[in-house]
Amino acid sequence: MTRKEADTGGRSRIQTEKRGLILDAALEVFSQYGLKGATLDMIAAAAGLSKPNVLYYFAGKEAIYTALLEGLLEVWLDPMRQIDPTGDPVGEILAYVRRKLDLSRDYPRESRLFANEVIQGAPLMLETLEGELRALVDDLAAVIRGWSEAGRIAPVDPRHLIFSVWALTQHYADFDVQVRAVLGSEDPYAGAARHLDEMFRRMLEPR
Amino acid sequence: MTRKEADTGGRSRIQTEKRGLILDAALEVFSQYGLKGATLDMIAAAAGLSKPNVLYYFAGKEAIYTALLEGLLEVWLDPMRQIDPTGDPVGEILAYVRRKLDLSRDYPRESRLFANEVIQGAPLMLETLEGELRALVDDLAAVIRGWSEAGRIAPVDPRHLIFSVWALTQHYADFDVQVRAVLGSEDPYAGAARHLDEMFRRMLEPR
DNA sequence: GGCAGAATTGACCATTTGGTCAAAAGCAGG
DNA sequence: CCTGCTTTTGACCAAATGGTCAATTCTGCC
Repeated sequence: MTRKEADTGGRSRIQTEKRGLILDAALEVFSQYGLKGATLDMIAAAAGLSKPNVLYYFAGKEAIYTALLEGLLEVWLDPMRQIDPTGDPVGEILAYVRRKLDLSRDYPRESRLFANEVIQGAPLMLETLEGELRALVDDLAAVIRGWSEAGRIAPVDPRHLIFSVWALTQHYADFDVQVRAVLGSEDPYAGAARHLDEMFRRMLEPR
Repeated sequence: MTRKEADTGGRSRIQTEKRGLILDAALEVFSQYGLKGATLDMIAAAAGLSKPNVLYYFAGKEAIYTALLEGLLEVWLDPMRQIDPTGDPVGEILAYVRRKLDLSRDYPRESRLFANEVIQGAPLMLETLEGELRALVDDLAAVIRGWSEAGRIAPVDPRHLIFSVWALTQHYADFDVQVRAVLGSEDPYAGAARHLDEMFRRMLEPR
Protein backbone atom coordinates (compact mmCIF):
# COMPACT_ATOMS: atom_id res chain seq x y z
CA MET A 1 0.00 0.00 0.00
CA THR A 2 1.66 3.20 -1.12
CA ARG A 3 -1.28 5.54 -0.75
CA LYS A 4 -0.31 8.84 0.85
CA GLU A 5 -3.19 8.84 3.29
CA ALA A 6 -2.30 5.45 4.66
CA ASP A 7 1.40 6.12 4.80
CA THR A 8 2.27 7.01 8.36
CA GLY A 9 5.51 8.46 7.08
CA GLY A 10 7.25 8.48 10.42
CA ARG A 11 4.36 10.24 12.13
CA SER A 12 3.10 9.35 15.58
CA ARG A 13 -0.09 7.35 16.00
CA ILE A 14 -2.10 10.38 17.04
CA GLN A 15 -0.72 12.44 14.16
CA THR A 16 -1.72 9.85 11.62
CA GLU A 17 -5.15 9.53 13.18
CA LYS A 18 -5.93 13.22 13.31
CA ARG A 19 -4.55 13.91 9.86
CA GLY A 20 -6.79 11.20 8.51
CA LEU A 21 -9.75 12.64 10.32
CA ILE A 22 -9.07 16.07 8.87
CA LEU A 23 -8.55 14.79 5.34
CA ASP A 24 -11.81 12.89 5.45
CA ALA A 25 -13.71 15.91 6.75
CA ALA A 26 -12.01 18.11 4.17
CA LEU A 27 -13.00 15.75 1.36
CA GLU A 28 -16.60 16.00 2.44
CA VAL A 29 -16.52 19.79 2.62
CA PHE A 30 -14.30 20.56 -0.37
CA SER A 31 -16.18 18.22 -2.69
CA GLN A 32 -19.40 19.98 -1.82
CA TYR A 33 -18.33 23.62 -1.76
CA GLY A 34 -15.06 23.80 -3.69
CA LEU A 35 -11.77 25.23 -2.48
CA LYS A 36 -12.99 28.77 -1.97
CA GLY A 37 -16.46 27.85 -0.81
CA ALA A 38 -15.20 25.65 1.99
CA THR A 39 -14.08 27.28 5.22
CA LEU A 40 -11.65 26.10 7.84
CA ASP A 41 -14.43 26.28 10.39
CA MET A 42 -16.55 23.88 8.36
CA ILE A 43 -13.68 21.45 8.03
CA ALA A 44 -12.79 21.73 11.70
CA ALA A 45 -16.41 21.16 12.71
CA ALA A 46 -16.76 18.17 10.39
CA ALA A 47 -13.57 16.70 11.83
CA GLY A 48 -14.67 17.39 15.39
CA LEU A 49 -11.62 19.54 16.06
CA SER A 50 -11.00 23.19 16.81
CA LYS A 51 -9.75 25.41 14.02
CA PRO A 52 -6.31 26.07 15.55
CA ASN A 53 -5.96 22.37 16.08
CA VAL A 54 -6.55 21.73 12.40
CA LEU A 55 -3.90 24.31 11.61
CA TYR A 56 -1.58 22.42 13.91
CA TYR A 57 -1.68 19.46 11.55
CA PHE A 58 -1.73 21.29 8.25
CA ALA A 59 -0.01 24.50 7.20
CA GLY A 60 -3.21 26.01 5.88
CA LYS A 61 -6.41 25.45 3.95
CA GLU A 62 -4.62 25.01 0.68
CA ALA A 63 -2.22 22.50 2.19
CA ILE A 64 -5.17 20.30 3.14
CA TYR A 65 -6.60 20.64 -0.33
CA THR A 66 -3.30 19.79 -1.96
CA ALA A 67 -2.75 16.77 0.27
CA LEU A 68 -6.19 15.55 -0.72
CA LEU A 69 -5.55 15.93 -4.44
CA GLU A 70 -2.22 14.17 -4.24
CA GLY A 71 -3.69 11.21 -2.43
CA LEU A 72 -6.44 11.08 -5.02
CA LEU A 73 -4.59 10.67 -8.26
CA GLU A 74 -3.21 7.26 -7.39
CA VAL A 75 -6.66 5.83 -6.78
CA TRP A 76 -8.07 7.54 -9.79
CA LEU A 77 -5.53 6.24 -12.23
CA ASP A 78 -5.41 2.76 -10.80
CA PRO A 79 -8.16 1.25 -12.99
CA MET A 80 -6.24 2.30 -16.07
CA ARG A 81 -3.02 0.73 -14.81
CA GLN A 82 -4.79 -2.58 -14.33
CA ILE A 83 -5.46 -3.01 -18.02
CA ASP A 84 -3.59 -6.03 -19.34
CA PRO A 85 -2.13 -5.46 -22.82
CA THR A 86 -1.96 -9.21 -23.34
CA GLY A 87 -5.59 -9.82 -22.38
CA ASP A 88 -8.68 -9.96 -24.53
CA PRO A 89 -9.10 -6.45 -25.99
CA VAL A 90 -12.86 -6.01 -25.70
CA GLY A 91 -12.91 -7.72 -22.32
CA GLU A 92 -10.11 -5.55 -20.99
CA ILE A 93 -11.79 -2.33 -22.02
CA LEU A 94 -15.18 -3.42 -20.69
CA ALA A 95 -13.56 -4.37 -17.39
CA TYR A 96 -11.86 -0.97 -17.31
CA VAL A 97 -15.18 0.78 -17.83
CA ARG A 98 -16.67 -1.34 -15.11
CA ARG A 99 -13.92 -0.49 -12.63
CA LYS A 100 -14.22 3.19 -13.43
CA LEU A 101 -17.98 3.13 -12.95
CA ASP A 102 -17.56 1.36 -9.62
CA LEU A 103 -15.20 4.12 -8.59
CA SER A 104 -17.84 6.70 -9.45
CA ARG A 105 -20.41 4.84 -7.41
CA ASP A 106 -18.19 4.19 -4.40
CA TYR A 107 -16.18 7.41 -4.32
CA PRO A 108 -18.39 10.18 -5.71
CA ARG A 109 -16.87 12.81 -3.43
CA GLU A 110 -13.42 12.13 -4.79
CA SER A 111 -14.74 12.34 -8.32
CA ARG A 112 -16.43 15.66 -7.68
CA LEU A 113 -13.37 17.11 -5.99
CA PHE A 114 -11.32 16.21 -9.01
CA ALA A 115 -13.94 17.54 -11.41
CA ASN A 116 -14.15 20.83 -9.55
CA GLU A 117 -10.43 21.26 -9.76
CA VAL A 118 -10.18 20.46 -13.45
CA ILE A 119 -13.17 22.59 -14.43
CA GLN A 120 -11.60 25.59 -12.78
CA GLY A 121 -8.46 25.15 -14.81
CA ALA A 122 -6.60 22.69 -12.57
CA PRO A 123 -4.18 25.33 -11.29
CA LEU A 124 -2.66 22.80 -8.91
CA MET A 125 -2.59 19.82 -11.23
CA LEU A 126 -1.61 21.09 -14.66
CA GLU A 127 1.88 19.70 -14.29
CA THR A 128 0.63 16.28 -13.27
CA LEU A 129 -1.90 16.23 -16.07
CA GLU A 130 0.68 17.12 -18.67
CA GLY A 131 3.24 14.75 -17.21
CA GLU A 132 2.05 11.62 -15.51
CA LEU A 133 -1.47 11.50 -16.93
CA ARG A 134 -0.42 12.22 -20.46
CA ALA A 135 2.30 9.58 -20.36
CA LEU A 136 -0.12 6.99 -19.03
CA VAL A 137 -2.68 7.81 -21.69
CA ASP A 138 -0.04 7.64 -24.41
CA ASP A 139 0.94 4.18 -23.27
CA LEU A 140 -2.60 2.90 -23.20
CA ALA A 141 -3.34 4.59 -26.51
CA ALA A 142 -0.48 2.66 -28.07
CA VAL A 143 -1.88 -0.61 -26.76
CA ILE A 144 -5.33 0.20 -28.10
CA ARG A 145 -3.92 1.22 -31.44
CA GLY A 146 -2.19 -2.13 -31.57
CA TRP A 147 -5.44 -3.97 -30.92
CA SER A 148 -7.16 -1.83 -33.50
CA GLU A 149 -4.56 -2.44 -36.19
CA ALA A 150 -4.57 -6.16 -35.49
CA GLY A 151 -8.32 -6.11 -36.18
CA ARG A 152 -9.13 -7.29 -32.67
CA ILE A 153 -11.32 -4.25 -32.02
CA ALA A 154 -13.04 -1.92 -34.47
CA PRO A 155 -10.95 1.02 -35.66
CA VAL A 156 -11.14 3.86 -33.20
CA ASP A 157 -9.22 6.94 -32.07
CA PRO A 158 -7.54 5.59 -28.91
CA ARG A 159 -7.35 8.82 -26.99
CA HIS A 160 -10.90 9.88 -27.69
CA LEU A 161 -11.97 6.39 -26.69
CA ILE A 162 -10.27 6.95 -23.35
CA PHE A 163 -11.97 10.33 -22.99
CA SER A 164 -15.25 8.59 -23.64
CA VAL A 165 -14.66 6.14 -20.82
CA TRP A 166 -13.83 8.95 -18.43
CA ALA A 167 -16.73 11.14 -19.50
CA LEU A 168 -19.34 8.40 -19.36
CA THR A 169 -18.35 6.95 -16.03
CA GLN A 170 -17.58 10.14 -14.16
CA HIS A 171 -20.80 11.71 -15.34
CA TYR A 172 -22.74 9.53 -12.94
CA ALA A 173 -20.73 10.76 -9.96
CA ASP A 174 -20.24 14.40 -10.93
CA PHE A 175 -23.75 15.06 -12.20
CA ASP A 176 -25.39 12.83 -9.66
CA VAL A 177 -28.17 15.27 -8.75
CA GLN A 178 -29.05 15.79 -12.39
CA VAL A 179 -29.08 12.08 -13.12
CA ARG A 180 -31.29 11.43 -10.13
CA ALA A 181 -33.57 14.34 -10.94
CA VAL A 182 -34.22 12.75 -14.32
CA LEU A 183 -34.41 9.12 -13.23
CA GLY A 184 -36.48 9.68 -10.11
CA SER A 185 -36.15 6.86 -7.62
CA GLU A 186 -34.51 4.45 -10.06
CA ASP A 187 -30.96 3.38 -9.21
CA PRO A 188 -28.62 5.08 -11.71
CA TYR A 189 -25.77 2.62 -11.49
CA ALA A 190 -27.57 -0.58 -12.35
CA GLY A 191 -28.87 0.94 -15.57
CA ALA A 192 -25.59 2.64 -16.28
CA ALA A 193 -23.64 -0.60 -15.97
CA ARG A 194 -25.88 -2.39 -18.48
CA HIS A 195 -25.98 0.58 -20.84
CA LEU A 196 -22.23 1.20 -20.88
CA ASP A 197 -21.44 -2.47 -21.24
CA GLU A 198 -23.74 -2.81 -24.23
CA MET A 199 -22.58 0.48 -25.70
CA PHE A 200 -18.85 -0.24 -25.61
CA ARG A 201 -19.40 -3.80 -26.76
CA ARG A 202 -21.19 -2.63 -29.90
CA MET A 203 -18.65 0.03 -30.46
CA LEU A 204 -15.59 -2.14 -30.13
CA GLU A 205 -16.49 -5.51 -31.54
CA PRO A 206 -14.92 -5.84 -34.97
CA ARG A 207 -17.38 -6.44 -37.77
CA MET B 1 -35.64 35.41 -29.55
CA THR B 2 -36.92 34.89 -26.04
CA ARG B 3 -33.61 34.72 -24.21
CA LYS B 4 -33.67 36.58 -20.94
CA GLU B 5 -30.43 38.39 -21.60
CA ALA B 6 -31.73 39.84 -24.81
CA ASP B 7 -35.14 40.72 -23.45
CA THR B 8 -35.16 44.42 -22.72
CA GLY B 9 -38.23 43.90 -20.56
CA GLY B 10 -39.24 47.52 -20.49
CA ARG B 11 -35.77 48.64 -19.43
CA SER B 12 -34.07 51.76 -20.76
CA ARG B 13 -31.38 51.47 -23.40
CA ILE B 14 -28.61 52.14 -20.93
CA GLN B 15 -30.03 49.66 -18.44
CA THR B 16 -30.12 46.90 -20.99
CA GLU B 17 -26.60 47.71 -22.11
CA LYS B 18 -25.04 47.75 -18.67
CA ARG B 19 -26.90 44.69 -17.50
CA GLY B 20 -25.58 42.83 -20.52
CA LEU B 21 -22.08 44.03 -19.81
CA ILE B 22 -22.30 42.82 -16.24
CA LEU B 23 -23.75 39.44 -17.18
CA ASP B 24 -20.99 38.86 -19.67
CA ALA B 25 -18.30 39.79 -17.18
CA ALA B 26 -19.97 37.65 -14.54
CA LEU B 27 -20.06 34.65 -16.86
CA GLU B 28 -16.34 34.98 -17.40
CA VAL B 29 -15.60 35.24 -13.69
CA PHE B 30 -18.16 32.77 -12.32
CA SER B 31 -17.29 30.07 -14.82
CA GLN B 32 -13.67 30.31 -13.81
CA TYR B 33 -13.94 30.66 -10.04
CA GLY B 34 -17.41 29.43 -9.10
CA LEU B 35 -20.05 31.31 -7.14
CA LYS B 36 -18.07 31.64 -3.94
CA GLY B 37 -14.70 32.05 -5.59
CA ALA B 38 -15.81 35.00 -7.66
CA THR B 39 -15.92 38.43 -6.05
CA LEU B 40 -17.98 41.46 -6.90
CA ASP B 41 -14.78 43.40 -7.41
CA MET B 42 -13.62 40.93 -10.05
CA ILE B 43 -16.93 41.15 -11.84
CA ALA B 44 -17.01 44.92 -11.61
CA ALA B 45 -13.47 45.16 -12.94
CA ALA B 46 -14.20 42.77 -15.80
CA ALA B 47 -17.26 44.79 -16.69
CA GLY B 48 -15.37 48.08 -16.44
CA LEU B 49 -17.72 49.42 -13.78
CA SER B 50 -17.43 50.33 -10.14
CA LYS B 51 -18.72 47.90 -7.56
CA PRO B 52 -21.59 50.10 -6.32
CA ASN B 53 -22.58 50.63 -9.91
CA VAL B 54 -22.87 46.89 -10.43
CA LEU B 55 -25.04 46.71 -7.33
CA TYR B 56 -27.21 49.43 -8.87
CA TYR B 57 -28.17 47.03 -11.64
CA PHE B 58 -28.38 43.81 -9.66
CA ALA B 59 -29.60 43.20 -6.13
CA GLY B 60 -26.47 41.28 -5.19
CA LYS B 61 -23.89 38.73 -6.25
CA GLU B 62 -26.34 35.88 -6.13
CA ALA B 63 -28.86 37.79 -8.19
CA ILE B 64 -26.29 38.07 -10.99
CA TYR B 65 -25.51 34.39 -10.73
CA THR B 66 -29.18 33.44 -10.80
CA ALA B 67 -29.91 35.68 -13.79
CA LEU B 68 -27.04 33.98 -15.59
CA LEU B 69 -28.29 30.49 -14.87
CA GLU B 70 -31.81 31.32 -15.94
CA GLY B 71 -30.66 32.73 -19.23
CA LEU B 72 -28.56 29.64 -19.74
CA LEU B 73 -31.02 26.81 -19.57
CA GLU B 74 -32.89 27.87 -22.69
CA VAL B 75 -29.77 27.74 -24.82
CA TRP B 76 -28.63 24.55 -23.23
CA LEU B 77 -31.82 22.63 -23.85
CA ASP B 78 -32.37 23.99 -27.33
CA PRO B 79 -30.47 21.25 -29.21
CA MET B 80 -32.70 18.65 -27.61
CA ARG B 81 -35.85 20.51 -28.59
CA GLN B 82 -34.74 20.57 -32.19
CA ILE B 83 -34.92 16.79 -32.52
CA ASP B 84 -37.59 15.83 -35.03
CA PRO B 85 -39.57 12.74 -33.96
CA THR B 86 -40.60 12.19 -37.57
CA GLY B 87 -37.06 12.36 -38.94
CA ASP B 88 -34.55 9.61 -39.55
CA PRO B 89 -33.71 8.19 -36.10
CA VAL B 90 -29.97 7.69 -36.42
CA GLY B 91 -29.61 10.95 -38.33
CA GLU B 92 -31.58 12.88 -35.73
CA ILE B 93 -29.51 11.60 -32.84
CA LEU B 94 -26.24 12.18 -34.66
CA ALA B 95 -27.32 15.72 -35.47
CA TYR B 96 -28.24 16.23 -31.83
CA VAL B 97 -24.80 15.07 -30.73
CA ARG B 98 -23.27 17.37 -33.27
CA ARG B 99 -25.25 20.40 -32.05
CA LYS B 100 -24.37 19.63 -28.47
CA LEU B 101 -20.69 19.31 -29.31
CA ASP B 102 -20.79 22.62 -31.15
CA LEU B 103 -22.27 24.18 -28.05
CA SER B 104 -19.37 22.86 -25.99
CA ARG B 105 -16.90 24.28 -28.45
CA ASP B 106 -18.57 27.67 -28.84
CA TYR B 107 -19.83 28.24 -25.30
CA PRO B 108 -17.42 26.50 -22.94
CA ARG B 109 -17.89 29.10 -20.21
CA GLU B 110 -21.60 28.45 -20.10
CA SER B 111 -20.99 24.73 -19.94
CA ARG B 112 -18.54 25.09 -17.07
CA LEU B 113 -20.86 27.40 -15.15
CA PHE B 114 -23.60 24.84 -15.44
CA ALA B 115 -21.27 21.98 -14.50
CA ASN B 116 -20.03 23.83 -11.46
CA GLU B 117 -23.55 24.40 -10.28
CA VAL B 118 -24.69 20.82 -10.77
CA ILE B 119 -21.57 19.28 -9.22
CA GLN B 120 -22.14 21.28 -6.08
CA GLY B 121 -25.65 19.93 -5.78
CA ALA B 122 -27.49 22.46 -7.95
CA PRO B 123 -29.01 24.27 -4.97
CA LEU B 124 -30.52 26.86 -7.28
CA MET B 125 -31.66 24.52 -10.04
CA LEU B 126 -33.02 21.40 -8.40
CA GLU B 127 -36.58 22.46 -9.10
CA THR B 128 -35.89 23.13 -12.74
CA LEU B 129 -34.02 19.86 -13.12
CA GLU B 130 -36.83 17.86 -11.58
CA GLY B 131 -39.48 19.77 -13.47
CA GLU B 132 -38.63 21.12 -16.89
CA LEU B 133 -35.57 19.01 -17.60
CA ARG B 134 -37.12 15.77 -16.47
CA ALA B 135 -40.25 16.37 -18.52
CA LEU B 136 -38.20 17.13 -21.61
CA VAL B 137 -36.11 14.02 -21.15
CA ASP B 138 -39.19 11.90 -20.63
CA ASP B 139 -40.63 13.16 -23.90
CA LEU B 140 -37.47 12.46 -25.83
CA ALA B 141 -37.08 9.09 -24.13
CA ALA B 142 -40.53 8.13 -25.35
CA VAL B 143 -39.59 9.04 -28.91
CA ILE B 144 -36.38 7.05 -28.70
CA ARG B 145 -38.19 4.08 -27.20
CA GLY B 146 -40.57 4.23 -30.16
CA TRP B 147 -37.68 4.17 -32.62
CA SER B 148 -36.10 1.33 -30.71
CA GLU B 149 -39.25 -0.78 -30.62
CA ALA B 150 -39.85 -0.18 -34.31
CA GLY B 151 -36.41 -1.62 -34.96
CA ARG B 152 -35.18 1.63 -36.51
CA ILE B 153 -32.34 1.87 -34.00
CA ALA B 154 -30.68 -0.81 -31.91
CA PRO B 155 -32.33 -1.51 -28.54
CA VAL B 156 -31.05 0.93 -25.94
CA ASP B 157 -32.05 2.49 -22.64
CA PRO B 158 -33.32 5.89 -23.81
CA ARG B 159 -32.45 7.90 -20.75
CA HIS B 160 -28.97 6.49 -20.36
CA LEU B 161 -28.47 7.18 -24.05
CA ILE B 162 -29.32 10.81 -23.37
CA PHE B 163 -26.93 10.88 -20.43
CA SER B 164 -24.26 9.54 -22.74
CA VAL B 165 -24.78 12.36 -25.19
CA TRP B 166 -24.52 14.93 -22.44
CA ALA B 167 -21.51 13.34 -20.79
CA LEU B 168 -19.55 12.87 -23.99
CA THR B 169 -20.14 16.31 -25.44
CA GLN B 170 -19.85 18.37 -22.27
CA HIS B 171 -16.67 16.59 -21.28
CA TYR B 172 -14.79 18.50 -23.96
CA ALA B 173 -15.87 21.86 -22.55
CA ASP B 174 -15.79 21.09 -18.84
CA PHE B 175 -12.54 19.15 -18.81
CA ASP B 176 -10.92 21.25 -21.47
CA VAL B 177 -7.59 21.60 -19.68
CA GLN B 178 -7.35 17.88 -19.11
CA VAL B 179 -8.22 17.07 -22.71
CA ARG B 180 -5.65 19.54 -23.97
CA ALA B 181 -3.03 18.32 -21.51
CA VAL B 182 -3.40 14.85 -22.99
CA LEU B 183 -3.74 15.79 -26.64
CA GLY B 184 -1.04 18.44 -26.71
CA SER B 185 -1.46 20.87 -29.56
CA GLU B 186 -4.00 18.76 -31.46
CA ASP B 187 -7.45 20.30 -31.84
CA PRO B 188 -9.83 18.38 -29.57
CA TYR B 189 -13.03 19.14 -31.41
CA ALA B 190 -12.14 17.86 -34.85
CA GLY B 191 -11.20 14.48 -33.42
CA ALA B 192 -14.14 14.48 -31.06
CA ALA B 193 -16.61 15.11 -33.86
CA ARG B 194 -15.32 12.16 -35.88
CA HIS B 195 -15.08 9.90 -32.86
CA LEU B 196 -18.55 10.63 -31.52
CA ASP B 197 -20.14 10.38 -34.92
CA GLU B 198 -18.60 6.98 -35.52
CA MET B 199 -19.32 5.83 -31.98
CA PHE B 200 -23.01 6.68 -31.96
CA ARG B 201 -23.44 5.36 -35.46
CA ARG B 202 -22.10 1.94 -34.50
CA MET B 203 -24.11 1.97 -31.34
CA LEU B 204 -27.41 2.90 -32.90
CA GLU B 205 -27.53 1.26 -36.29
CA PRO B 206 -29.77 -1.77 -36.08
CA ARG B 207 -28.09 -5.05 -36.92
C1' DG C 1 5.00 11.30 40.58
C1' DG C 2 7.27 14.33 37.73
C1' DC C 3 8.89 16.10 33.53
C1' DA C 4 9.58 17.19 28.56
C1' DG C 5 7.48 17.43 24.53
C1' DA C 6 3.10 16.92 21.98
C1' DA C 7 -1.52 18.40 21.50
C1' DT C 8 -5.24 21.66 22.25
C1' DT C 9 -7.60 25.91 22.73
C1' DG C 10 -9.65 30.69 23.72
C1' DA C 11 -8.74 35.11 22.47
C1' DC C 12 -7.26 37.84 19.11
C1' DC C 13 -5.80 40.05 14.55
C1' DA C 14 -5.66 41.57 9.64
C1' DT C 15 -7.72 41.09 5.40
C1' DT C 16 -11.25 40.28 2.32
C1' DT C 17 -15.61 41.05 0.82
C1' DG C 18 -20.67 41.78 0.16
C1' DG C 19 -23.25 45.50 0.65
C1' DT C 20 -24.90 50.62 2.02
C1' DC C 21 -25.42 55.57 1.48
C1' DA C 22 -25.30 60.18 0.74
C1' DA C 23 -23.51 63.13 -2.38
C1' DA C 24 -22.03 64.17 -7.03
C1' DA C 25 -22.34 63.89 -12.03
C1' DG C 26 -25.05 63.06 -16.45
C1' DC C 27 -28.77 63.73 -19.09
C1' DA C 28 -33.36 64.59 -21.33
C1' DG C 29 -37.26 67.63 -21.93
C1' DG C 30 -39.08 72.20 -21.37
C1' DC D 1 -30.29 77.25 -18.60
C1' DC D 2 -33.19 74.88 -15.36
C1' DT D 3 -35.36 70.93 -13.40
C1' DG D 4 -36.23 66.29 -12.25
C1' DC D 5 -34.57 61.91 -13.13
C1' DT D 6 -31.16 58.41 -13.77
C1' DT D 7 -26.62 56.95 -13.23
C1' DT D 8 -22.17 56.86 -10.90
C1' DT D 9 -18.99 56.84 -7.18
C1' DG D 10 -15.91 57.53 -2.93
C1' DA D 11 -16.15 56.53 1.66
C1' DC D 12 -17.64 53.56 4.77
C1' DC D 13 -19.48 49.39 7.52
C1' DA D 14 -20.27 44.76 9.43
C1' DA D 15 -19.52 40.07 8.91
C1' DA D 16 -16.81 36.28 7.56
C1' DT D 17 -12.60 34.13 7.42
C1' DG D 18 -7.65 32.51 7.27
C1' DG D 19 -4.36 32.52 10.35
C1' DT D 20 -1.44 33.55 14.95
C1' DC D 21 -0.03 32.94 19.71
C1' DA D 22 0.58 32.49 24.39
C1' DA D 23 -1.22 29.75 27.72
C1' DT D 24 -3.12 25.32 29.16
C1' DT D 25 -3.87 20.42 29.07
C1' DC D 26 -2.58 15.92 27.88
C1' DT D 27 0.66 11.79 27.10
C1' DG D 28 4.29 8.87 27.17
C1' DC D 29 8.37 7.80 29.58
C1' DC D 30 11.81 7.59 33.42
